[in-house]
Amino acid sequence: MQLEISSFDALLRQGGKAAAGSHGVDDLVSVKLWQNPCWLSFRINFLALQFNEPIYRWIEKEYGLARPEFVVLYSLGLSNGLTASAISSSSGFPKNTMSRAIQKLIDKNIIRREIDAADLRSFVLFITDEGKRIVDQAMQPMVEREKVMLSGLTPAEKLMLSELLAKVVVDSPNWPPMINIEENEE
Amino acid sequence: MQLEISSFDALLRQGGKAAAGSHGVDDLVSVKLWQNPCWLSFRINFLALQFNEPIYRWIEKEYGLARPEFVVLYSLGLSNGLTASAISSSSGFPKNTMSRAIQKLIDKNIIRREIDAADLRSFVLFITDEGKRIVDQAMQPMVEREKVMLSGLTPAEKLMLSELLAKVVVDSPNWPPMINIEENEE
DNA sequence: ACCGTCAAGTTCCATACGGAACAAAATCCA
DNA sequence: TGGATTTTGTTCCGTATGGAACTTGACGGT
Repeated sequence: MQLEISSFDALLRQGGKAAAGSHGVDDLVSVKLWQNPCWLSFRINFLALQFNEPIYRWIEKEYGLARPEFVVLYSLGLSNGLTASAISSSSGFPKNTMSRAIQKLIDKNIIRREIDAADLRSFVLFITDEGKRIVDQAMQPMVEREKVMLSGLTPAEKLMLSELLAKVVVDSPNWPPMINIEENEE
Repeated sequence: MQLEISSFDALLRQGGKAAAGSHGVDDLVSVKLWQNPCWLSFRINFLALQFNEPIYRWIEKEYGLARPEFVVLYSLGLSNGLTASAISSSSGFPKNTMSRAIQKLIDKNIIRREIDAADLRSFVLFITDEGKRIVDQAMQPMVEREKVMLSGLTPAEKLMLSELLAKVVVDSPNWPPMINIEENEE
C-alpha cells in the first residue's frame, strides 16, 4: 500500500533539489532530504541539531550549565521577571525539569527568586548581574553559529526564511492538538 | 554591554512581524520571536517541538516504540539495508542509543539483521513486513501533522520554505565544526 | 463562606540517555 | 608482515529526564 501522493507534494519535498547538485552531504541525509514524505520535520530537526549540539556542548563546558538551565537563563535574559511555568510552556520542557534547573541556577547565584504577592503559589524570577554576564558572553557564539548556518543564503533568502518560519510559528495556536487521530483502530 | 547589531540583523529577526498582528501566540513566544538575536534557532527548535512532541507521544502509545527506535525504523523505511552507524550519524543520536534501539526492534521482530560478509564488524539492517506495516501506518499522521503545520502558508510559500531549508541543509558539510571559539579565555 | 476544580511548583521514582571504556575487525603504512 | 590507528558495535555506569502523585494556593459557582 502506498499513500496517494499529489504531484505538488512530490514537488514540495524535492524543493531545491535541482540547485543542490550532489554535493558533500551524507548519503542517508540525501535520501531523507529528497525522498521523504516528511520533508519539513526532517529538515527542521536536522537543523535544530546542527545548532543545539555544538552550542550546548560548549555552554556546558564553558559555564557548567546544562541545557534546561541555560534555557531558563536565556529566557530571563530576553524578558526578566518571568515565572517558571511561563518558561516551561514557551520552551517545551516539562515543569519539573524547569523546577530543578531553577533551583540550580539559584544555588549558583545566576538567578534570583521573589515571591509574587499577587499569587502566593508562584515565584517571579530575575537574572543576577552574574547571570547577565553569562548570557551576554554566550550570545556571541550562538549568533555566530546562526550566521555560519545561514552563510549559504543570500540576504534576501535569509529574510524570506525568517519571515516564513515566523509565519508558521505565529500560526501555531490555530493547530488542532492532534489527539484522536486513528479512532478507527480496533 | 550590547553587541553591535547591524540594521539588517534587526530586520532579519523582525521578519514577518508586520504581517503577524498580535494574534494568539503566547507572550514569551512573542518575545522569543521578535526580540531574539537567535531568531533561527528559536524558530527551528519551536517548530521541531511542535512536530515531535505529539507525533512521538502518539507513536509510543500506539506502537510502544520510543523515539530512537522509531528513528531506526523510519530510516530503514526510506532506505532498506542500512548500517547502524549510518543511521546514527544521519540522525544525530549517539551510537550506543542506536545500538539499544536496534536490539529492541530485533526482539520485537520489526527489523532483522544480517552480517555483512564484506565487513565482519558491521551488520546490515532490514525492515520486516511487520515493520513495513508500522511505518506505512505511522506515515499518515506524520504527513498530516506537517500539513497542519503548513496550513497557514500558500503553496508558493511552502515551496519556498522547502527550498530554503533544503539549501541550508545541503550547505551543512561546509560549516566549520565550531571548536575553538573563545581561545581567549583565561 | 464553602466545596470542587484548577494552576504553580516540588518531590519521587523508574527509566532512558549519552560519555567513556571496551572488543573485534578493518585499514594503513613502513 | 606486523604493529599502530581507525571504525563498528556493545557494555558499563552515573546522571538527567519526564510522568505521576502531591502540596499549597487561587478561582468559580451556588
